[in-house]
Amino acid sequence: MDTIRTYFNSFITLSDTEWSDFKKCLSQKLVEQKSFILKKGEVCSYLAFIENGLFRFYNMEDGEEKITSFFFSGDFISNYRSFLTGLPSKHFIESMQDSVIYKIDKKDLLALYDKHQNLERLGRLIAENLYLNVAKRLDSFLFDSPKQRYEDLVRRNSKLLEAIPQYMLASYLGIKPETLSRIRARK
Amino acid sequence: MDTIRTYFNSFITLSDTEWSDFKKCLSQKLVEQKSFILKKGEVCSYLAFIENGLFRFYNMEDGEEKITSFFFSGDFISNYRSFLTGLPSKHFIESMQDSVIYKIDKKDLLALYDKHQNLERLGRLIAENLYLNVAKRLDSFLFDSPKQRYEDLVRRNSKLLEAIPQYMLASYLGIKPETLSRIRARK
DNA sequence: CGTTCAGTTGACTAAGGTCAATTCCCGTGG
DNA sequence: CCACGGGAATTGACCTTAGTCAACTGAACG
Repeated sequence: MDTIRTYFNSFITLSDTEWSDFKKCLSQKLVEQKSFILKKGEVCSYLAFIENGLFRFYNMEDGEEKITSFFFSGDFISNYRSFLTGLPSKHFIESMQDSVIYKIDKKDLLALYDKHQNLERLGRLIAENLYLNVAKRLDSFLFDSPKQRYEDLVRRNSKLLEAIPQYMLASYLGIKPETLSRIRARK
Repeated sequence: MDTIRTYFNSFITLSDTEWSDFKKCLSQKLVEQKSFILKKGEVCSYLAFIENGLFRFYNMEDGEEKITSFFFSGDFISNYRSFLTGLPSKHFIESMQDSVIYKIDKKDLLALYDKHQNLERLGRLIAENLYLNVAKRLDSFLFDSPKQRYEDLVRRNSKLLEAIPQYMLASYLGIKPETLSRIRARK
């Protein structure tokens, strides 16, 4: 759980009371490999923090998986859109390894927001941070070719390269496995 | 200014004190057509609310404009990334018509966050909302072809079609003017 | 050993990009 | 009122790159 507090500290310092109130709302879940913590059609009523593990966030259309993102130890994971809007998820969240997460329920979180302004602020900072992440990824699609996106990945995020099979990486980059294979060949 | 309060009310109800404190920090600006309210390299130190007008948010590479988004009356406008991170903007924000905006400075906004939890919450809700917008646009690039993106635009956002010249729309859709022209022809 | 499935390779197709020529539209000045 | 100029939009010919489909390779595992 200390991982979470450390992570929070990168945004804002919580008092012991604030942290302990927060901690009370967390529940630990052990997640087996290849199990779903959210399925298409369900409403995502929680945020989760990954203590340990690896997840992928994808949707399924005509039998084809399209991966929107991966989540690692130390990340927040949720279908944030479904969480915020209350609409059913169009995506699946699936563990790729045995994992440990801490979940906090939306209604508990909202209550914490009411109770502590500092946690409200934390919520804002996290939302802002998520905004920055998506905006960055959008940019990579607006401005870069698949080739550039791959090279960028190689340059900065070797974590993905090691942990993720190539056909999933291709999906994440928005291309077909064959194309990624060719991109790798011609360099 | 009532437009702003109305907009805020769609998120949260502000008390008269909260609103009046907020209002004090707003400054009105008249913006002539084709002028910049933010240039590449500058740090965006404000949020602006468009009372009246039309803006485009784009960057310039090898003499080619790439438009990330348009902003209309009733929208918030800012380089939110630069605003949040304090890093220099890679984008320009340019008015496409004579416009009226209300600006609030970052330091004033942060002070308001400190003073009123309700405004802190408003900040969170707005950040969440911006997240939803970008996430949606990212999805359109992940899952749809340029053709589908255009048809989608036709279906739901006729505002853009009327107000924006086609070559800018093409840029917004991530394609060349010629391609958009052809997409329109073959239907 | 075979089975399985990720990854590669090859031949071909489809779709968007490039470049250049042409047409359309609209405002301005003679 | 018409002629002209200039930028937007269209069209055509050709290029580049990703997608498709199918065959093949190679490593993991029983």
